[in-house]
Amino acid sequence: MPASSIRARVRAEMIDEIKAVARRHLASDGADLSLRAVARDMGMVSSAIYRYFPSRDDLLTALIIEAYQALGDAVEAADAAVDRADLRGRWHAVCRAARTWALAHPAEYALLYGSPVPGYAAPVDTVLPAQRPPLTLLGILRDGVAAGRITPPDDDLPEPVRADLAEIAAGLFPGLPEALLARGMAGWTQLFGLISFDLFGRLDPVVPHRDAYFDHQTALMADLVGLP
Amino acid sequence: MPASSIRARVRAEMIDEIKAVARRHLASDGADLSLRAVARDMGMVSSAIYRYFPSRDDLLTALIIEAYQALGDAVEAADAAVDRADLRGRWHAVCRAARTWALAHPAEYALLYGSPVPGYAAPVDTVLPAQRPPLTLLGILRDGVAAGRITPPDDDLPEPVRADLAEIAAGLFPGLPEALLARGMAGWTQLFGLISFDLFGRLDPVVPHRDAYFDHQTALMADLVGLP
DNA sequence: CAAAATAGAGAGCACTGCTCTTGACTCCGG
DNA sequence: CCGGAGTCAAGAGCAGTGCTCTCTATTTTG
Repeated sequence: MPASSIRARVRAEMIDEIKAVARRHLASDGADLSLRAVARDMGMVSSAIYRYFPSRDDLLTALIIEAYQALGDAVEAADAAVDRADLRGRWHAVCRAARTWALAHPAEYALLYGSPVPGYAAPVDTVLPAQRPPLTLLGILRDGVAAGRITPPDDDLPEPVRADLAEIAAGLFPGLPEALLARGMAGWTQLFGLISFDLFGRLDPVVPHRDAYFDHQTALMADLVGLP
Repeated sequence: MPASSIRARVRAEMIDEIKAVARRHLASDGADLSLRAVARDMGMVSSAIYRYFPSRDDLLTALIIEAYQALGDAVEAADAAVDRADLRGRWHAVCRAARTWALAHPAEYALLYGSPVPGYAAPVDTVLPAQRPPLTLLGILRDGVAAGRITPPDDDLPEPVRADLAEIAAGLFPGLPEALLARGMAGWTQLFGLISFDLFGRLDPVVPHRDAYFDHQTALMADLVGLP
Protein backbone atom coordinates (compact mmCIF):
# COMPACT_ATOMS: atom_id res chain seq x y z
CA MET A 1 0.00 0.00 0.00
CA PRO A 2 2.73 2.58 0.75
CA ALA A 3 4.03 2.13 -2.77
CA SER A 4 0.61 2.88 -4.16
CA SER A 5 0.00 5.77 -1.84
CA ILE A 6 3.22 7.52 -2.75
CA ARG A 7 1.87 7.75 -6.27
CA ALA A 8 -1.46 8.94 -5.00
CA ARG A 9 0.32 11.54 -2.90
CA VAL A 10 2.37 12.86 -5.78
CA ARG A 11 -0.76 12.97 -7.87
CA ALA A 12 -2.63 14.93 -5.21
CA GLU A 13 0.28 17.38 -4.97
CA MET A 14 0.25 17.72 -8.73
CA ILE A 15 -3.45 18.56 -8.71
CA ASP A 16 -2.92 21.11 -5.97
CA GLU A 17 -0.07 22.72 -7.84
CA ILE A 18 -2.07 22.95 -11.05
CA LYS A 19 -4.88 24.61 -9.15
CA ALA A 20 -2.47 27.00 -7.48
CA VAL A 21 -0.86 27.99 -10.77
CA ALA A 22 -4.28 28.33 -12.38
CA ARG A 23 -5.44 30.56 -9.54
CA ARG A 24 -2.39 32.72 -10.04
CA HIS A 25 -3.15 33.03 -13.73
CA LEU A 26 -6.74 33.86 -12.92
CA ALA A 27 -5.61 36.64 -10.63
CA SER A 28 -3.18 38.19 -13.09
CA ASP A 29 -4.65 37.53 -16.51
CA GLY A 30 -8.34 37.62 -15.73
CA ALA A 31 -11.07 35.09 -16.28
CA ASP A 32 -9.95 33.61 -19.58
CA LEU A 33 -7.82 30.86 -18.14
CA SER A 34 -5.47 29.18 -20.61
CA LEU A 35 -4.66 25.55 -19.99
CA ARG A 36 -1.58 25.83 -22.15
CA ALA A 37 -0.28 28.78 -20.17
CA VAL A 38 -0.77 26.86 -16.93
CA ALA A 39 1.05 23.91 -18.41
CA ARG A 40 3.90 26.14 -19.56
CA ASP A 41 4.21 27.61 -16.08
CA MET A 42 4.58 24.12 -14.70
CA GLY A 43 7.15 23.05 -17.26
CA MET A 44 4.74 20.56 -18.76
CA VAL A 45 3.23 20.12 -22.13
CA SER A 46 -0.45 21.02 -22.36
CA SER A 47 -1.65 17.51 -22.98
CA ALA A 48 -0.17 16.38 -19.68
CA ILE A 49 -2.69 18.50 -17.80
CA TYR A 50 -5.41 16.25 -19.12
CA ARG A 51 -4.07 13.47 -16.93
CA TYR A 52 -5.34 15.47 -13.96
CA PHE A 53 -8.33 17.36 -15.27
CA PRO A 54 -10.44 15.92 -18.06
CA SER A 55 -11.14 19.38 -19.46
CA ARG A 56 -10.64 23.06 -18.87
CA ASP A 57 -14.16 23.32 -17.49
CA ASP A 58 -13.35 20.73 -14.85
CA LEU A 59 -10.38 22.78 -13.75
CA LEU A 60 -12.64 25.82 -13.59
CA THR A 61 -15.18 23.89 -11.57
CA ALA A 62 -12.50 22.89 -9.08
CA LEU A 63 -11.43 26.52 -8.79
CA ILE A 64 -15.03 27.66 -8.40
CA ILE A 65 -15.69 25.23 -5.58
CA GLU A 66 -12.51 26.27 -3.79
CA ALA A 67 -13.43 29.91 -4.26
CA TYR A 68 -16.87 29.33 -2.74
CA GLN A 69 -15.22 27.61 0.18
CA ALA A 70 -12.76 30.46 0.64
CA LEU A 71 -15.53 33.04 0.56
CA GLY A 72 -17.64 30.93 2.89
CA ASP A 73 -14.73 30.58 5.31
CA ALA A 74 -14.06 34.31 5.28
CA VAL A 75 -17.68 35.18 5.85
CA GLU A 76 -18.23 32.64 8.60
CA ALA A 77 -15.04 33.61 10.37
CA ALA A 78 -16.07 37.26 10.31
CA ASP A 79 -19.44 36.36 11.73
CA ALA A 80 -17.96 34.15 14.42
CA ALA A 81 -15.61 36.89 15.59
CA VAL A 82 -18.47 39.11 16.72
CA ASP A 83 -20.50 38.74 19.91
CA ARG A 84 -23.53 36.58 19.03
CA ALA A 85 -25.90 39.11 20.54
CA ASP A 86 -24.54 42.01 18.50
CA LEU A 87 -26.73 41.35 15.49
CA ARG A 88 -25.95 44.59 13.71
CA GLY A 89 -22.24 44.11 14.24
CA ARG A 90 -22.49 40.62 12.78
CA TRP A 91 -24.42 41.94 9.79
CA HIS A 92 -21.76 44.48 9.03
CA ALA A 93 -18.96 42.02 9.64
CA VAL A 94 -20.42 39.53 7.18
CA CYS A 95 -21.03 42.18 4.53
CA ARG A 96 -17.58 43.63 4.89
CA ALA A 97 -15.95 40.20 4.81
CA ALA A 98 -17.71 39.37 1.57
CA ARG A 99 -16.63 42.63 -0.02
CA THR A 100 -13.08 42.35 1.28
CA TRP A 101 -12.73 38.87 -0.10
CA ALA A 102 -14.16 39.99 -3.43
CA LEU A 103 -11.77 42.91 -3.69
CA ALA A 104 -8.85 40.64 -2.88
CA HIS A 105 -9.93 38.01 -5.42
CA PRO A 106 -11.73 39.88 -8.20
CA ALA A 107 -11.29 37.22 -10.88
CA GLU A 108 -12.53 34.47 -8.61
CA TYR A 109 -15.46 36.63 -7.55
CA ALA A 110 -16.32 37.21 -11.20
CA LEU A 111 -16.19 33.45 -11.69
CA LEU A 112 -18.72 32.97 -8.91
CA TYR A 113 -21.07 35.92 -9.35
CA GLY A 114 -20.36 37.34 -12.79
CA SER A 115 -21.96 36.40 -16.04
CA PRO A 116 -21.94 32.68 -16.57
CA VAL A 117 -19.44 31.31 -19.09
CA PRO A 118 -21.41 30.51 -22.26
CA GLY A 119 -20.98 26.79 -22.63
CA TYR A 120 -20.48 26.17 -18.94
CA ALA A 121 -23.11 24.89 -16.54
CA ALA A 122 -22.27 24.84 -12.85
CA PRO A 123 -22.31 21.23 -11.67
CA VAL A 124 -24.19 20.11 -8.58
CA ASP A 125 -21.05 20.05 -6.44
CA THR A 126 -21.12 23.84 -6.38
CA VAL A 127 -24.59 24.15 -4.90
CA LEU A 128 -23.77 23.49 -1.27
CA PRO A 129 -20.64 25.68 -1.08
CA ALA A 130 -22.58 28.44 -2.84
CA GLN A 131 -25.18 28.41 -0.09
CA ARG A 132 -22.76 29.10 2.73
CA PRO A 133 -22.52 32.91 2.42
CA PRO A 134 -26.26 33.60 2.30
CA LEU A 135 -26.77 31.05 5.03
CA THR A 136 -24.43 32.99 7.26
CA LEU A 137 -26.05 36.34 6.55
CA LEU A 138 -29.62 35.15 6.99
CA GLY A 139 -28.60 33.09 9.97
CA ILE A 140 -28.21 36.39 11.79
CA LEU A 141 -31.90 37.02 11.27
CA ARG A 142 -32.78 33.53 12.47
CA ASP A 143 -30.79 34.16 15.64
CA GLY A 144 -32.42 37.55 16.08
CA VAL A 145 -35.90 36.12 15.86
CA ALA A 146 -35.05 33.22 18.14
CA ALA A 147 -33.71 35.66 20.74
CA GLY A 148 -36.76 37.90 20.39
CA ARG A 149 -34.56 40.81 19.38
CA ILE A 150 -36.07 41.22 15.92
CA THR A 151 -39.77 41.80 15.51
CA PRO A 152 -40.73 40.32 12.15
CA PRO A 153 -42.43 42.76 9.76
CA ASP A 154 -46.06 42.16 8.87
CA ASP A 155 -45.68 42.76 5.13
CA ASP A 156 -48.47 41.03 3.28
CA LEU A 157 -46.92 38.70 0.75
CA PRO A 158 -48.66 37.47 -2.39
CA GLU A 159 -49.52 33.83 -1.91
CA PRO A 160 -47.02 32.31 -4.40
CA VAL A 161 -44.21 34.34 -2.89
CA ARG A 162 -45.18 33.35 0.62
CA ALA A 163 -45.27 29.70 -0.40
CA ASP A 164 -41.84 29.85 -2.05
CA LEU A 165 -40.34 31.57 0.95
CA ALA A 166 -41.99 29.14 3.33
CA GLU A 167 -40.34 26.34 1.40
CA ILE A 168 -36.94 27.99 1.71
CA ALA A 169 -37.43 28.72 5.38
CA ALA A 170 -38.50 25.15 6.05
CA GLY A 171 -35.38 23.80 4.38
CA LEU A 172 -32.75 26.22 5.59
CA PHE A 173 -34.07 28.59 8.27
CA PRO A 174 -36.69 26.86 10.39
CA GLY A 175 -38.68 29.39 12.37
CA LEU A 176 -37.81 32.38 10.21
CA PRO A 177 -41.01 34.27 9.25
CA GLU A 178 -41.52 34.57 5.48
CA ALA A 179 -41.76 38.36 5.43
CA LEU A 180 -38.48 38.70 7.28
CA LEU A 181 -36.84 36.15 5.00
CA ALA A 182 -37.98 38.23 2.03
CA ARG A 183 -36.36 41.32 3.49
CA GLY A 184 -33.23 39.38 4.28
CA MET A 185 -33.01 38.20 0.70
CA ALA A 186 -33.38 41.79 -0.41
CA GLY A 187 -30.38 42.62 1.73
CA TRP A 188 -28.48 39.66 0.34
CA THR A 189 -29.32 40.70 -3.21
CA GLN A 190 -28.36 44.29 -2.61
CA LEU A 191 -25.08 43.21 -1.05
CA PHE A 192 -23.99 41.40 -4.18
CA GLY A 193 -25.28 44.17 -6.38
CA LEU A 194 -23.11 46.52 -4.36
CA ILE A 195 -20.02 44.38 -4.58
CA SER A 196 -20.52 43.78 -8.29
CA PHE A 197 -21.00 47.47 -9.04
CA ASP A 198 -17.93 48.25 -6.98
CA LEU A 199 -15.76 45.57 -8.51
CA PHE A 200 -16.89 45.95 -12.08
CA GLY A 201 -16.13 49.65 -12.02
CA ARG A 202 -19.67 50.92 -12.09
CA LEU A 203 -19.03 53.25 -9.12
CA ASP A 204 -15.64 54.42 -10.33
CA PRO A 205 -16.58 57.86 -11.54
CA VAL A 206 -19.27 58.76 -9.03
CA VAL A 207 -18.38 57.43 -5.59
CA PRO A 208 -14.80 58.07 -4.48
CA HIS A 209 -15.29 57.03 -0.85
CA ARG A 210 -16.12 53.42 -1.51
CA ASP A 211 -15.71 51.98 2.01
CA ALA A 212 -17.94 54.49 3.74
CA TYR A 213 -20.51 54.26 0.97
CA PHE A 214 -20.56 50.48 1.32
CA ASP A 215 -21.08 50.64 5.06
CA HIS A 216 -23.91 53.09 4.73
CA GLN A 217 -25.62 51.05 2.04
CA THR A 218 -25.44 47.86 4.09
CA ALA A 219 -26.66 49.81 7.12
CA LEU A 220 -29.75 50.78 5.14
CA MET A 221 -30.48 47.11 4.56
CA ALA A 222 -29.79 46.32 8.20
CA ASP A 223 -32.53 48.84 8.98
CA LEU A 224 -34.80 47.22 6.43
CA VAL A 225 -34.50 43.81 8.07
CA GLY A 226 -35.12 45.39 11.45
CA LEU A 227 -31.78 44.92 13.17
CA PRO A 228 -31.69 46.83 16.45
CA MET B 1 -21.95 64.06 -53.87
CA PRO B 2 -24.60 61.43 -54.70
CA ALA B 3 -21.87 59.21 -56.08
CA SER B 4 -19.95 59.49 -52.82
CA SER B 5 -22.99 59.05 -50.69
CA ILE B 6 -24.04 55.83 -52.36
CA ARG B 7 -20.79 54.32 -51.13
CA ALA B 8 -21.29 55.84 -47.71
CA ARG B 9 -24.82 54.48 -47.67
CA VAL B 10 -23.74 50.99 -48.60
CA ARG B 11 -21.06 51.19 -45.97
CA ALA B 12 -23.55 52.25 -43.32
CA GLU B 13 -25.83 49.40 -44.30
CA MET B 14 -22.90 47.02 -44.10
CA ILE B 15 -22.09 48.21 -40.59
CA ASP B 16 -25.70 47.79 -39.56
CA GLU B 17 -25.86 44.30 -40.99
CA ILE B 18 -22.67 43.26 -39.25
CA LYS B 19 -24.06 44.51 -35.97
CA ALA B 20 -27.34 42.73 -36.59
CA VAL B 21 -25.63 39.44 -37.37
CA ALA B 22 -23.34 39.89 -34.39
CA ARG B 23 -26.32 40.52 -32.15
CA ARG B 24 -27.92 37.34 -33.43
CA HIS B 25 -24.79 35.39 -32.65
CA LEU B 26 -24.66 36.96 -29.23
CA ALA B 27 -28.21 35.87 -28.55
CA SER B 28 -27.69 32.29 -29.67
CA ASP B 29 -24.09 31.46 -28.86
CA GLY B 30 -23.53 33.56 -25.79
CA ALA B 31 -21.01 36.21 -24.98
CA ASP B 32 -17.99 34.82 -26.77
CA LEU B 33 -18.61 36.52 -30.07
CA SER B 34 -16.59 35.15 -32.98
CA LEU B 35 -15.65 37.58 -35.71
CA ARG B 36 -15.02 34.73 -38.11
CA ALA B 37 -18.46 33.26 -37.49
CA VAL B 38 -20.06 36.64 -38.15
CA ALA B 39 -18.06 36.96 -41.35
CA ARG B 40 -19.11 33.47 -42.43
CA ASP B 41 -22.75 34.31 -41.84
CA MET B 42 -22.37 37.30 -44.11
CA GLY B 43 -20.60 35.38 -46.84
CA MET B 44 -17.42 37.32 -46.30
CA VAL B 45 -13.95 36.41 -45.32
CA SER B 46 -12.99 37.36 -41.77
CA SER B 47 -10.44 39.97 -42.78
CA ALA B 48 -13.11 41.93 -44.63
CA ILE B 49 -14.83 42.71 -41.34
CA TYR B 50 -11.80 44.76 -40.38
CA ARG B 51 -12.77 47.27 -43.08
CA TYR B 52 -15.71 48.17 -40.85
CA PHE B 53 -14.52 47.56 -37.31
CA PRO B 54 -10.86 47.95 -36.40
CA SER B 55 -11.10 45.12 -33.87
CA ARG B 56 -13.45 42.73 -32.20
CA ASP B 57 -13.57 44.95 -29.15
CA ASP B 58 -14.81 47.84 -31.26
CA LEU B 59 -17.62 45.70 -32.54
CA LEU B 60 -18.43 44.77 -28.96
CA THR B 61 -18.37 48.42 -27.95
CA ALA B 62 -20.83 49.27 -30.70
CA LEU B 63 -23.11 46.48 -29.51
CA ILE B 64 -22.79 47.62 -25.91
CA ILE B 65 -23.76 51.18 -26.74
CA GLU B 66 -26.75 50.00 -28.74
CA ALA B 67 -27.75 47.71 -25.90
CA TYR B 68 -27.59 50.55 -23.38
CA GLN B 69 -29.74 52.64 -25.70
CA ALA B 70 -32.26 49.82 -26.10
CA LEU B 71 -32.46 49.32 -22.34
CA GLY B 72 -32.71 53.06 -21.81
CA ASP B 73 -35.50 53.32 -24.36
CA ALA B 74 -37.42 50.46 -22.78
CA VAL B 75 -37.09 51.88 -19.29
CA GLU B 76 -37.97 55.44 -20.26
CA ALA B 77 -40.95 54.31 -22.31
CA ALA B 78 -42.24 52.28 -19.38
CA ASP B 79 -41.88 55.28 -17.09
CA ALA B 80 -43.56 57.64 -19.54
CA ALA B 81 -46.55 55.33 -19.89
CA VAL B 82 -47.56 55.82 -16.25
CA ASP B 83 -49.32 58.84 -14.75
CA ARG B 84 -46.60 61.20 -13.51
CA ALA B 85 -48.19 61.44 -10.08
CA ASP B 86 -48.33 57.68 -9.59
CA LEU B 87 -44.83 57.42 -8.19
CA ARG B 88 -45.11 53.86 -7.03
CA GLY B 89 -46.58 52.78 -10.34
CA ARG B 90 -43.68 54.39 -12.15
CA TRP B 91 -41.16 52.69 -9.86
CA HIS B 92 -42.62 49.29 -10.58
CA ALA B 93 -42.93 50.03 -14.29
CA VAL B 94 -39.27 50.97 -14.53
CA CYS B 95 -38.11 47.95 -12.55
CA ARG B 96 -40.25 45.58 -14.57
CA ALA B 97 -39.13 47.10 -17.85
CA ALA B 98 -35.50 46.63 -16.92
CA ARG B 99 -36.07 43.01 -15.98
CA THR B 100 -38.20 42.29 -19.02
CA TRP B 101 -35.56 43.70 -21.33
CA ALA B 102 -32.86 41.70 -19.56
CA LEU B 103 -34.82 38.46 -19.84
CA ALA B 104 -35.39 39.11 -23.54
CA HIS B 105 -31.73 39.94 -24.17
CA PRO B 106 -29.72 37.93 -21.67
CA ALA B 107 -26.42 37.98 -23.56
CA GLU B 108 -26.59 41.72 -24.09
CA TYR B 109 -27.50 42.22 -20.44
CA ALA B 110 -24.48 40.15 -19.46
CA LEU B 111 -22.39 42.36 -21.70
CA LEU B 112 -23.62 45.45 -19.86
CA TYR B 113 -23.81 44.28 -16.27
CA GLY B 114 -21.90 41.03 -16.10
CA SER B 115 -18.26 40.53 -15.35
CA PRO B 116 -16.09 42.74 -17.51
CA VAL B 117 -14.19 41.07 -20.34
CA PRO B 118 -10.57 40.72 -19.16
CA GLY B 119 -8.69 42.86 -21.64
CA TYR B 120 -11.59 45.14 -22.39
CA ALA B 121 -12.12 48.60 -20.92
CA ALA B 122 -15.41 50.34 -21.62
CA PRO B 123 -14.70 53.48 -23.64
CA VAL B 124 -16.11 56.87 -22.68
CA ASP B 125 -18.87 56.68 -25.29
CA THR B 126 -20.66 54.18 -23.09
CA VAL B 127 -20.86 56.43 -20.05
CA LEU B 128 -23.82 58.57 -21.05
CA PRO B 129 -26.02 55.74 -22.38
CA ALA B 130 -25.20 53.78 -19.23
CA GLN B 131 -26.57 56.56 -17.08
CA ARG B 132 -30.02 56.57 -18.62
CA PRO B 133 -31.59 53.70 -16.66
CA PRO B 134 -30.56 54.90 -13.19
CA LEU B 135 -31.46 58.44 -14.19
CA THR B 136 -34.96 57.29 -14.97
CA LEU B 137 -35.39 55.38 -11.75
CA LEU B 138 -34.00 58.07 -9.48
CA GLY B 139 -35.85 60.73 -11.47
CA ILE B 140 -38.98 59.34 -9.89
CA LEU B 141 -37.60 60.31 -6.48
CA ARG B 142 -36.68 63.77 -7.73
CA ASP B 143 -40.25 64.25 -8.98
CA GLY B 144 -41.65 62.97 -5.71
CA VAL B 145 -39.62 65.41 -3.66
CA ALA B 146 -40.45 68.30 -5.98
CA ALA B 147 -44.14 67.51 -5.66
CA GLY B 148 -43.87 67.20 -1.89
CA ARG B 149 -45.12 63.63 -2.02
CA ILE B 150 -41.96 62.08 -0.60
CA THR B 151 -40.65 63.16 2.76
CA PRO B 152 -36.89 62.67 2.68
CA PRO B 153 -35.49 60.45 5.43
CA ASP B 154 -33.26 62.02 8.03
CA ASP B 155 -30.59 59.32 8.02
CA ASP B 156 -27.34 60.72 9.27
CA LEU B 157 -24.69 60.15 6.65
CA PRO B 158 -20.97 59.98 7.32
CA GLU B 159 -19.40 63.12 5.95
CA PRO B 160 -17.50 61.58 2.99
CA VAL B 161 -20.62 59.76 1.86
CA ARG B 162 -22.70 62.90 2.17
CA ALA B 163 -20.15 64.82 0.11
CA ASP B 164 -20.03 62.17 -2.63
CA LEU B 165 -23.78 62.03 -2.83
CA ALA B 166 -24.06 65.81 -2.85
CA GLU B 167 -21.74 65.83 -5.83
CA ILE B 168 -23.89 63.31 -7.66
CA ALA B 169 -27.08 65.15 -6.79
CA ALA B 170 -25.63 68.44 -7.93
CA GLY B 171 -24.71 66.98 -11.29
CA LEU B 172 -27.69 64.79 -12.05
CA PHE B 173 -30.51 65.34 -9.58
CA PRO B 174 -30.59 68.93 -8.38
CA GLY B 175 -32.70 69.29 -5.27
CA LEU B 176 -32.61 65.62 -4.30
CA PRO B 177 -31.60 65.25 -0.63
CA GLU B 178 -28.50 63.15 -0.07
CA ALA B 179 -30.11 60.66 2.29
CA LEU B 180 -32.90 59.97 -0.17
CA LEU B 181 -30.40 59.62 -3.01
CA ALA B 182 -28.53 57.05 -0.93
CA ARG B 183 -31.71 55.04 -0.47
CA GLY B 184 -32.51 55.35 -4.14
CA MET B 185 -29.11 54.00 -5.05
CA ALA B 186 -29.74 51.11 -2.70
CA GLY B 187 -32.88 50.40 -4.67
CA TRP B 188 -31.02 50.70 -7.94
CA THR B 189 -28.30 48.36 -6.69
CA GLN B 190 -30.77 45.83 -5.42
CA LEU B 191 -32.67 45.94 -8.72
CA PHE B 192 -29.63 44.88 -10.69
CA GLY B 193 -28.66 42.33 -8.09
CA LEU B 194 -32.15 40.90 -8.48
CA ILE B 195 -32.01 40.78 -12.25
CA SER B 196 -28.52 39.30 -12.23
CA PHE B 197 -29.45 36.60 -9.74
CA ASP B 198 -32.55 35.84 -11.78
CA LEU B 199 -30.77 35.75 -15.12
CA PHE B 200 -27.65 33.97 -14.01
CA GLY B 201 -29.68 31.15 -12.55
CA ARG B 202 -29.04 31.85 -8.90
CA LEU B 203 -32.76 31.71 -8.06
CA ASP B 204 -33.45 28.66 -10.20
CA PRO B 205 -33.72 26.08 -7.47
CA VAL B 206 -35.27 28.15 -4.72
CA VAL B 207 -37.78 30.61 -6.17
CA PRO B 208 -40.18 29.15 -8.71
CA HIS B 209 -42.51 32.18 -8.86
CA ARG B 210 -40.03 34.63 -10.25
CA ASP B 211 -42.39 37.43 -11.36
CA ALA B 212 -44.21 37.75 -8.07
CA TYR B 213 -40.97 37.51 -6.13
CA PHE B 214 -39.48 40.27 -8.24
CA ASP B 215 -42.46 42.56 -7.68
CA HIS B 216 -42.36 42.00 -3.95
CA GLN B 217 -38.63 42.64 -3.76
CA THR B 218 -38.90 45.90 -5.68
CA ALA B 219 -41.89 46.87 -3.54
CA LEU B 220 -39.66 46.51 -0.49
CA MET B 221 -37.23 49.00 -1.99
CA ALA B 222 -40.10 51.29 -2.94
CA ASP B 223 -40.98 51.30 0.75
CA LEU B 224 -37.37 52.00 1.65
CA VAL B 225 -37.24 55.10 -0.51
CA GLY B 226 -40.55 56.25 0.94
CA LEU B 227 -42.85 56.01 -2.06
CA PRO B 228 -46.46 56.53 -0.96
C1' DC C 1 -9.62 59.42 -68.43
C1' DA C 2 -6.00 58.53 -65.25
C1' DA C 3 -5.06 58.59 -60.29
C1' DA C 4 -6.54 57.67 -55.78
C1' DA C 5 -9.31 55.52 -52.51
C1' DT C 6 -11.83 51.53 -51.12
C1' DA C 7 -13.59 46.66 -50.75
C1' DG C 8 -12.81 42.03 -50.48
C1' DA C 9 -9.95 37.73 -50.84
C1' DG C 10 -6.27 34.90 -49.42
C1' DA C 11 -2.27 33.49 -46.97
C1' DG C 12 -0.12 33.42 -42.80
C1' DC C 13 1.14 34.10 -37.63
C1' DA C 14 0.51 33.01 -32.98
C1' DC C 15 -2.64 31.38 -30.03
C1' DT C 16 -6.52 28.32 -28.01
C1' DG C 17 -8.83 23.47 -26.25
C1' DC C 18 -8.55 18.91 -27.13
C1' DT C 19 -7.35 13.99 -29.04
C1' DC C 20 -4.38 10.30 -30.15
C1' DT C 21 -0.19 7.86 -30.37
C1' DT C 22 4.29 6.70 -28.65
C1' DG C 23 7.76 5.75 -25.47
C1' DA C 24 9.33 5.62 -20.71
C1' DC C 25 8.59 4.80 -15.87
C1' DT C 26 6.51 2.78 -11.67
C1' DC C 27 3.84 -0.53 -9.33
C1' DC C 28 2.13 -5.13 -8.09
C1' DG C 29 1.17 -10.15 -8.23
C1' DG C 30 2.93 -14.59 -9.25
C1' DC D 1 12.63 -10.75 -8.99
C1' DC D 2 10.61 -10.05 -13.08
C1' DG D 3 7.14 -9.42 -16.46
C1' DG D 4 2.52 -7.56 -17.40
C1' DA D 5 -0.45 -3.66 -16.03
C1' DG D 6 -1.19 0.82 -15.07
C1' DT D 7 0.38 5.57 -15.19
C1' DC D 8 2.65 9.57 -16.95
C1' DA D 9 4.59 12.99 -20.04
C1' DA D 10 5.68 14.31 -24.65
C1' DG D 11 4.74 15.30 -29.44
C1' DA D 12 2.06 15.77 -33.47
C1' DG D 13 -2.05 17.17 -35.22
C1' DC D 14 -7.03 19.11 -35.81
C1' DA D 15 -10.16 22.76 -35.86
C1' DG D 16 -10.91 26.95 -34.24
C1' DT D 17 -9.72 32.04 -32.79
C1' DG D 18 -8.13 37.42 -33.55
C1' DC D 19 -5.43 39.90 -36.38
C1' DT D 20 -1.98 41.57 -40.17
C1' DC D 21 -0.28 41.97 -44.68
C1' DT D 22 -0.37 41.68 -49.55
C1' DC D 23 -2.71 41.51 -53.79
C1' DT D 24 -6.46 42.34 -57.05
C1' DA D 25 -10.57 44.19 -58.55
C1' DT D 26 -13.92 48.05 -58.33
C1' DT D 27 -15.48 52.58 -57.50
C1' DT D 28 -14.89 57.36 -56.71
C1' DT D 29 -12.66 61.60 -57.69
C1' DG D 30 -9.71 65.47 -59.65
